[in-house]
Amino acid sequence: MNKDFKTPPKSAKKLTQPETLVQYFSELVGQPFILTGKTRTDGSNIRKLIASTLEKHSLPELAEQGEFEIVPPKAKGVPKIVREFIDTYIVTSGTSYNLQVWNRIPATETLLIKYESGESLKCNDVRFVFVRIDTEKNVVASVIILTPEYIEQKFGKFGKPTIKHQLLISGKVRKDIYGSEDKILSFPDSKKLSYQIRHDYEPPKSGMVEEPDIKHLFSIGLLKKMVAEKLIGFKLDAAATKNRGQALEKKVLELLGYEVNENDLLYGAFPDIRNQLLEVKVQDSPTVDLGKFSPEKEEIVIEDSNLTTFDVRYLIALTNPKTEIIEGIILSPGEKLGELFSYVSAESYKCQRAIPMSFFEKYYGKSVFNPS
DNA sequence: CATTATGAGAAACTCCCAAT
DNA sequence: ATTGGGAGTTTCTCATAATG
Repeated sequence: MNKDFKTPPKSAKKLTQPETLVQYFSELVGQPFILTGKTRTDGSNIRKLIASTLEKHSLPELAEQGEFEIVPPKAKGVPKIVREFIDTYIVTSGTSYNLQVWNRIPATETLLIKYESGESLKCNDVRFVFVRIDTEKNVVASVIILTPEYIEQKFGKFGKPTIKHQLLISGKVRKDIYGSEDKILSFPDSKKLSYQIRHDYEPPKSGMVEEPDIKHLFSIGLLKKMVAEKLIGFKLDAAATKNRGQALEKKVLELLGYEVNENDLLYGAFPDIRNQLLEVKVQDSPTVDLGKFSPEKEEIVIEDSNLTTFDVRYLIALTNPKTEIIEGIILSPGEKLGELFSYVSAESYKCQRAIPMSFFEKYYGKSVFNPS
């Protein structure tokens, strides 16, 4: 694909009118298109097809370097064909098409491109180009251009984004921890917890997956002594459990005196060790995968006692990827994670919306824009 | 049924180094 | 200084399974 497609137009007003795009794309209808069956390849081929069609006509004037700014980090969520603010999608078989939009909430005013002039391009401005393929005849059945508002108004709102959170721990922080005396970086428990929890050890009264009782939670200080200090230098045997996260979880449970039950381990609860409001993570690259819950936003984790992601204690084991030996540990309540460590961000997510296949069937052999 | 989550696996990107 | 190859890593794209 031409490199110029990656640069935005000089102004939002210069974008080609959808009615004109419809004309451009009408020549594609009926043209052969052979599916490879490799999702990523097919998607890319569709994009190339649309891009080359656009290239046959005059494109919006290019914006100059420095005239604009791409708002999201790493241009996440910006449509693939920025020049025309188009994203392409391939529609094949099935009774319903699952539209999946990555890294932006489609029908919102969220900024994607900000111009010096004050103008901007927003999520709302993206044009969705659906190329329907007739899988029997291997030809383009139709090209349908839709706007996000149209999609929501016609088919309903997009589902709520399924967000995967990540936490970045910079090399510097890691080095600092390795360099420190006990190789443990810890912060005190959240206020809510601090008054009520235990600072001396007693054997656990309930199983690991039971709801925690604040009075029986061990303080971070205690966890540090009982678990973190013992873990330094420990080798995570990945082979045993096939999963280092679980290997660590098991070890932590043993250190705390819980009875380890294989089934409970596999049960992917949040936090991992619910009874201790403790989430255990292994980290060997700069990114820690936090999964669905993230302390970026305060969210209730345990209804009854009003405990939130801010109260959850995170134990992050920094391992040497070569040896699988734990060389450092971070022990912190959720509330401090985002604030003191680099940043909680760099998330990838998608929004989904099912569109019945009958909608595409209706426009077989046509190229249309927001049909009524 | 509708909605949300997981999975496969190749494209796209990044980084390093050598050749022009 | 710029280009290009290669290796390695990350991101994407679509399908489909799981869940409510």
